[in-house]
Amino acid sequence: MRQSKLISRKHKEKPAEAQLISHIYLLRGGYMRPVANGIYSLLTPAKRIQQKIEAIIREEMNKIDGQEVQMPVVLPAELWQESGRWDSVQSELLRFKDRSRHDMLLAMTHEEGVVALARTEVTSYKDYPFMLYQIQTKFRDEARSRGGLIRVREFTMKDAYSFHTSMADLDQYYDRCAQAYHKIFSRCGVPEVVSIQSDNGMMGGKIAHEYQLLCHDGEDKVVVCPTCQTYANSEVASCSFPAEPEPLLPLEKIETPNVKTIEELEAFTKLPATKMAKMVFYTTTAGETIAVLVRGDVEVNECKLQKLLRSEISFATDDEVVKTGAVPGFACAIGLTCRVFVDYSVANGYNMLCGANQEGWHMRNFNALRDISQAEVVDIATVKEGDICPKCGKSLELSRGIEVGNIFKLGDKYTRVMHMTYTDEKGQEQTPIMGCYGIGVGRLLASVIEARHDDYGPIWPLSIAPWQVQINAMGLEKPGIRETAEKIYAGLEAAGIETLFDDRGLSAGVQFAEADLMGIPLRLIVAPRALEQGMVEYKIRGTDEKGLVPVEQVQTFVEKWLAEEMKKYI
RNA sequence: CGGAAUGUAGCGCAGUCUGGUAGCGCACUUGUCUGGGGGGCAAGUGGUCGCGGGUUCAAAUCCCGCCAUUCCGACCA
Repeated sequence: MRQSKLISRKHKEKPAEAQLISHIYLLRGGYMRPVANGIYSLLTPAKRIQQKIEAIIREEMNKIDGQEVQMPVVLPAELWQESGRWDSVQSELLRFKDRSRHDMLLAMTHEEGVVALARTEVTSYKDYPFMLYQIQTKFRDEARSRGGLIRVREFTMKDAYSFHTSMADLDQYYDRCAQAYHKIFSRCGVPEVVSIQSDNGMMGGKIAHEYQLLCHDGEDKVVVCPTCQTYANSEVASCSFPAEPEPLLPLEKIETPNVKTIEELEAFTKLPATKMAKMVFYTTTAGETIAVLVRGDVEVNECKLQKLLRSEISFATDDEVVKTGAVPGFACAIGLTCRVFVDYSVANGYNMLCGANQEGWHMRNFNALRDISQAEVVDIATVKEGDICPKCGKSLELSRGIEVGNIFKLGDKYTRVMHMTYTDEKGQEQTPIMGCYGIGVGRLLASVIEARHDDYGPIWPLSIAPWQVQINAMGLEKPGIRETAEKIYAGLEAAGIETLFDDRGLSAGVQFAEADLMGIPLRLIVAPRALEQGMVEYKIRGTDEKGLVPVEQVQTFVEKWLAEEMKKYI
């Protein structure tokens, strides 16, 4: 492609609205243009990258027996009413009516769509297992899109759905898919993407993993164990709370005038927060007030708690707290009329300090399991930096990540309610179980920039670069320059090598700056000084590697270099 | 949905406090000199100042309402 014909305006200055590096370079490099909040048009360079990512995904999905299909973006409400998500998903689902006042939706995911398709196509156990996938536009009316392509409302997604006759078969396929995912990210030039244990949100099912690119500007919090190399989303991460055993001492009231918070208690009693039990009260959407007991230095993980209660929660008001029999500020779990959840951080502790349910008083030597009859011991702690890994006992670290893909074991959540069945060997009707597997294509594209860039622009891995080679000609009107550049360009194009030829005759500075924004791996520079010796200069983007190649050997050099470089991404 | 900020040419911004006929840099067009990291000179093009209403002889500027965008938070397969 000739750059003189490329519609892709470059900008010197950082656009005011962009903060993330990928967002900045995508706009500055003329990869995309904003159309509305969280909605973008992609220009040719980004579209080419996206197509390459899609091709890699397609290959790997096909290798694990995936069958590519295409379902509609617009679905009738009935399908989502069948699954129950028409009501359970809120404003994130964009709904509208067609001309005959029929309720419709823009699909944000396709469990319903694929079950509707598969249940009429597949009725015998002989067809199992199978996997259907598509690469297609999704729309999610996000409350807050941000970060360019990292979090958008309209985006391209690969979504895959597998169907099985047994859990064991799903387990096996799930692992196969996990392997394919690692291959995809590795081939796209981000092998460091890690698989982590995750929350399953509105998807249902039990087991779920996210594929996270760990990076400073990620929006998800990830708990990392550097020792045993395990990762978990902070929404579900656990840690252990070992404590030295102590003889259980009798409860003892102590006077603590006006001492309410953990900090005040630490100052007053000279005890560390790890020896205190903290009570927090929440109210569910059904109006039930519950008490939660965590160690003084631990924060309640509300995500875990909501999952446990199967309800959204909010902090209880003082009135609601009083109704349970507790005294705000001096609450004690003993003798409350509500459910009491005790986190392991407290359950594993000995002789802790807690409230006395009396204004101005606390109690020593509280032992949750001994002292509370209705205690429900659960894991509801938020992991923080330095907490203990439950697997290996070493310190955990906190990191940030971008979720570029995810996989779920859905079980029969959708197949059951949507009455998908097959006939087994014995002629019995059975309900299949499902797995689903997503990759955000645009988000992956942006994530590669987050992981592969320098101060001048993206450094595209050859496997997904918009073009493989860039030709820059210095002083186009100087003797031999245009002819040589044109000849090299024609040769590369004829060999099927994707080449971006800067034929605009601009100054070196402009050409190099814009070439850096395009991030093409191999750059050929045709310039007078080298050409006098019959040489063309080459430069590898993102490295210091450069050198001279005789003009007549350029074609061979490029072909060899590309073949060698491409080995990194197979 | 809460909190904050912003909206003036394709991009980045000044002008608003103190009302008086729209500015700068980049980009773009033409010419010319340059030619290895966003180059110089000269001449140009492009804006109903987010939208609507009000105050005033006069509004980008003051007042009211709306809309949009961004940031922080809530939320999020």
